Amino acid sequence: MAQTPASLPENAALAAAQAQVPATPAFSPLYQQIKALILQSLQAGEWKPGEAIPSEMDLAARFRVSQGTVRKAIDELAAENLVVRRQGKGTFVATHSEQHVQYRFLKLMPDAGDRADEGPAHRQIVECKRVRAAAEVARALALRPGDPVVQVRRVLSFGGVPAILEDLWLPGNAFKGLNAEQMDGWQGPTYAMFEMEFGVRMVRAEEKIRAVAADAAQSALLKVEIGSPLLSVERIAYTYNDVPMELRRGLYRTDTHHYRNDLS
Amino acid sequence: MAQTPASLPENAALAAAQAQVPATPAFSPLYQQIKALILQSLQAGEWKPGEAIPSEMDLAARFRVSQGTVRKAIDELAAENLVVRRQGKGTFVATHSEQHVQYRFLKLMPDAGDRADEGPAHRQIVECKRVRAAAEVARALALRPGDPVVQVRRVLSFGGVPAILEDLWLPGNAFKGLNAEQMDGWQGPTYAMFEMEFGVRMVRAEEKIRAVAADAAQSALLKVEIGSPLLSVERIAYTYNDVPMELRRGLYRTDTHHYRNDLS
DNA sequence: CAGTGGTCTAGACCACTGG
DNA sequence: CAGTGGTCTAGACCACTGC
Repeated sequence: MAQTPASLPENAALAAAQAQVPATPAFSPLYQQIKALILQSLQAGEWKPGEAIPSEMDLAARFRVSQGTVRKAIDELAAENLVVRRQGKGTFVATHSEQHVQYRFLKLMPDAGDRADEGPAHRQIVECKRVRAAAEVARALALRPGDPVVQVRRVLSFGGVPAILEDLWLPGNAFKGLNAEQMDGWQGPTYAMFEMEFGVRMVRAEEKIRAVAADAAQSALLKVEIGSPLLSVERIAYTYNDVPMELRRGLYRTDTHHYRNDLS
Repeated sequence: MAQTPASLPENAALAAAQAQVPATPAFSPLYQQIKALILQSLQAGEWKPGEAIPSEMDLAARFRVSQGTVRKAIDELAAENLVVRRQGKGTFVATHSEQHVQYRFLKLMPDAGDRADEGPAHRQIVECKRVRAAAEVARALALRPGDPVVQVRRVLSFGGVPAILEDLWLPGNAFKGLNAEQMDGWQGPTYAMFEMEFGVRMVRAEEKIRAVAADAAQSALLKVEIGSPLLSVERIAYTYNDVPMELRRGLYRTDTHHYRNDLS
């Protein structure tokens, strides 16, 4: 078949995409452009988390490309955990609600056994209030200092033993109406609640980890001695398009658990 | 073209591969079988780290499959960082020696700036001795207790400040002749030295991270006060085929550095 | 059974590298 | 310029799911 497909006149969507890069040709493969278009639909909420996206054939027809090209685009989205493929059923928008990928971002594991063994974490909300962003919080969330922010402090326990103390900061505009009951009452991952209640889907995060000594307030909440070593985990979580939507500072007890990481 | 390619009689290599799965058909795609064959050649050292492997066309001819099938096999190997593709040049066996992926497994970053800024780490070997594997070490390295093991203790410093104290345990059989001068004198990553001197290539690792308090010996070597919180990083590194080849226990100072992790 | 994703092929052309 | 990996297509068939 003939090539230079990006300039096929009958492909309106791609012609538009090409038009945006006039100076340097900035060669972008067709499948990358298709991927970007699908991504836009995901961001726009055209298909909700858990729902099926159109079949490869449908998308191929919509974008006037071959199934293989759509396939490669979806392959990359699947590799980034934005969609999930299920043979015989379809391709689905990824969600934090599914049982088998729940708590994907929580790397704290019990020293013995699996996390499934110790049952669900018990959550205790210490406080949940609306504040104005301090300089540091504003920087992390790409806000202006003083912008409204929701701050949550909570303690997570496994088998009755407190293991995690964490503070969350969320952009006030995106999380209007978030309250303690909501944080507390929800069954399952907090990020699943964010999807359902606020339409905010976390797709990626960066963590900075340090060892610190527990201060008075922290030791009381985690029931350890003052000065005990704790794992400090600072996380910035992002939605689509690398937009930061959460700053989280966690303190992990690592006497019975550890932070697990796979390198490759 | 006709399908059921795994049973094409003219494909000797694949026929052999199929023969190994008699009971359950255990359907395995052609490209997976090709991938396994290429992996075998990598393990066998048919191509050394840094060298080019045969072109996609050559491999397609060798295995009697289409280029696309070889391509998909190599795609997966590249995704696992076992090979590196370079357009216009070829596909190369991955190595820890290249500048831009050096220290891929070291996640400790300076709080400000890039790791490139602070220059190369200074290594000081505290000791390097041959010992018999304790129970715990034997378990991690899949050896029998009492088997010969090389134990190394060293301190890594950045800008003159000690930042990492680590103990390494290596299987004695694979690392015959390893000595302090070798550990100390080598320029660049230790894993690059393992490749060059012992033909051992680390492809994957698991880390368990905890916060601990420095004891007397540790505080002296890292020049911190006794009881200071330190990051404990226990790593098991694997070669091809998930064979463990190194146990490493690191203690990281995290007052000027942090352990960085990307979640997705 | 139809519909979905998954595999495989054959062939064409593009982008990049080096001699 | 030839050789490499990278993209794209069209079409066939396979494996899996659910009606």
